[in-house]
Amino acid sequence: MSGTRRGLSSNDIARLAGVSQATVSRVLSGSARISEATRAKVMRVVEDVGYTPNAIAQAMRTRQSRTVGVAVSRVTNPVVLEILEAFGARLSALGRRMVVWNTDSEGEAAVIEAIRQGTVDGVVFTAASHQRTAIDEARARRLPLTLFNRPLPEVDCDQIVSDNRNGARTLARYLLSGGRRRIAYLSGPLDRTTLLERDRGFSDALAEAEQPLWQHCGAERVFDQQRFRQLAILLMQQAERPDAIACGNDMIAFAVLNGLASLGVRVPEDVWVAGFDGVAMSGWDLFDLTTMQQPWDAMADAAVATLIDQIDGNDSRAGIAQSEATLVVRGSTDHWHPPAQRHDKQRSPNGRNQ
Amino acid sequence: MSGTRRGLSSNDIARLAGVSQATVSRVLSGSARISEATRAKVMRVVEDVGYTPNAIAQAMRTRQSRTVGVAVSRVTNPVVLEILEAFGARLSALGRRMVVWNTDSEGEAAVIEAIRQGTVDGVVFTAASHQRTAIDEARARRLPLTLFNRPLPEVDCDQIVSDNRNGARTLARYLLSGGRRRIAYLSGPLDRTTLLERDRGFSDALAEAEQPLWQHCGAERVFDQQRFRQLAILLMQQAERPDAIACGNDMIAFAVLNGLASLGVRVPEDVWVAGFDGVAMSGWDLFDLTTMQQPWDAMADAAVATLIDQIDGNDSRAGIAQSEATLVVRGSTDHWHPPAQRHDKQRSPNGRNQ
DNA sequence: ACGCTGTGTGCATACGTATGCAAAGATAGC
DNA sequence: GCTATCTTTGCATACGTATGCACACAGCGT
Repeated sequence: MSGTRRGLSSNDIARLAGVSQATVSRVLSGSARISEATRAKVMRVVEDVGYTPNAIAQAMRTRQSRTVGVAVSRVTNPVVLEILEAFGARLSALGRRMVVWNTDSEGEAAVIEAIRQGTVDGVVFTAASHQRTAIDEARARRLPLTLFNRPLPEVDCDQIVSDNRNGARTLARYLLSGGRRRIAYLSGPLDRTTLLERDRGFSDALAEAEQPLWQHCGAERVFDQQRFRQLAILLMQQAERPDAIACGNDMIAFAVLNGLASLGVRVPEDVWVAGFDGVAMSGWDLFDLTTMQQPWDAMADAAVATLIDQIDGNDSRAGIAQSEATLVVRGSTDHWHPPAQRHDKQRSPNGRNQ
Repeated sequence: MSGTRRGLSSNDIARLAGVSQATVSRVLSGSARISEATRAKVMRVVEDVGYTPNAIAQAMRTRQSRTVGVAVSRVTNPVVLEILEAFGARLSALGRRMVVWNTDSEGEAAVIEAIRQGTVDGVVFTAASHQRTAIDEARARRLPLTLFNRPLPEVDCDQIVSDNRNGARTLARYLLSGGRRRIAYLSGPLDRTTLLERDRGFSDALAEAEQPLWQHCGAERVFDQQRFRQLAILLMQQAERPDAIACGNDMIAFAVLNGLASLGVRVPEDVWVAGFDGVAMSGWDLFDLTTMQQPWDAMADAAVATLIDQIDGNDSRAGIAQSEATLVVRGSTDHWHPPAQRHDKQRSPNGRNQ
């Protein structure tokens, strides 16, 4: 019923233009020495019939799929959005396709399968839990590989990350300078190197100020919005409440803000809240979240550049490229203290919660 | 430097197992009649060397890429997340790959190119603006095609949509029954059939109640968060304020809530707010948004089923399948009125804003 | 006229798989 | 024991493209 869905091939074009298939191929790749006359003749036919080379056959012949895979964890984490949007735009501009693996729902199997099937020329692993078998598979096949926002020092490959430890140090110092003394730190499972580094940096700064961490809790199991919301509620129901809650990332901070809202706890009057990542939503009035802003665009640029370089065989390894996150102070913390750093893209005239 | 990244082929397996390449292929496809002895012999070698068939070559031979494309608009719209997550999981379970096109940043070109290049077996177009040339291209190539959440009656293809007109009618009746009389309706560009239908349904219900629409405004250009936030602020700065703001979708409603928060306007005491779509975030305490919940999972099931049927040549066309959205009442409207429908998955003990 | 260089084109092949067809072996019917 | 049927396997080929190699031909110097 569906008719023969067969497209035209370069052979058809060759016949129509009265040249050989090889000539058609050369005209379209634009590389070889072709006379202007035949080039025009071929292009004319190509335009007329609307021919486009079959990408599958090209991939077969060149052994390059012109596709890169990006493995992400929970797609519902807005930081993943920032990453995907940045990568998609850049790869598309370079004429590459992008496939996305949701390692949260599909596991590593899909990634490993794709690597072995040869459907991707390279892979990017973004913030996620271990995934070591998939990484090892890529290494074993010598497949270009970049870690993004997720250092793994023991793996020898390009890593585009931010200095999470130092960033967390900056954040902790800011909270201390704002007079916070009962600081709770809320984070996720520490098999995520990103969160682990942030924990360390945070502890560094507190130790350096000879200030104990008031409370440290984390959801050991999964990255679970409801769980963090509940933890925030428990924190505030104690006899002695914290005066600041620092979070391992913005998503956790959102959950905390939700929990506080359900209790009627005011931010920042009753407690300060701070996140880490700088996702777009953190600037919304309802969150107005102080956070460590990562330079997503610059990081994506670097990651795509180094990955494509590897794919194309230019041996310009990036190694471990560390960028710095910058503190963005918003209404979820009392922002009078460091006057130079006030950042209000969306001006909110009467501050938070009026 | 990078060594020869050549994997093993079915020829290698055949040689190692002492059979022909054809036999290896038949064993792995599992279909043909192969004796148990040779099957075991081949599988043994396959396991030992860790062989996986080259998907590119398979695609070349079978003329099936086992990949479907999904065109989405702004990736930052959370509804897109719901859709991508639902599609990804289902396609992965069926052993299909998924590529995502962000038509907002890449335009239609990438979609058309992929269709012509033969890298996808079928396409799904989700909520977005027109994209007619891409749709026409797919039709011309007889490529399986499904419209998702986005009716286009003049196009003859499967369409999985919800009854937006009726849903909006339900929402309007609810607001009226709650005593709202000065209702503003805030929507986006009406070249999106989804929003157009919702506008119509909303008008239907008001006309039927002989109640005029207080105010109707929309951003004509783009889908712009900042713009809707500003519109909400302007609405509330008028001499006579609306007592309810209904929004064309949840994303607009979030922008409105942000604008109201920046003014210190209370919800629902000063004004009710309602959305449409039922994205996961609408249940967060800070939004607590009354909305029309679309049955995303069921819709994704239907879309994937009909698309795969088309790809596999089973002529079970779904036609235009319309599902119903259900009203979910939350704290952004005064929820005492329709007692049966209170929906509180996340119990918020003291209600909104304490 | 001959050789030589350079330019433009065609011929042939390989990439890795799936599959139609034929053939070899096994089993059964007479 | 001979033919007929069934099962299992191999041979050969095609999918659409890119590219090494050879070849034709023009231009030019001798």
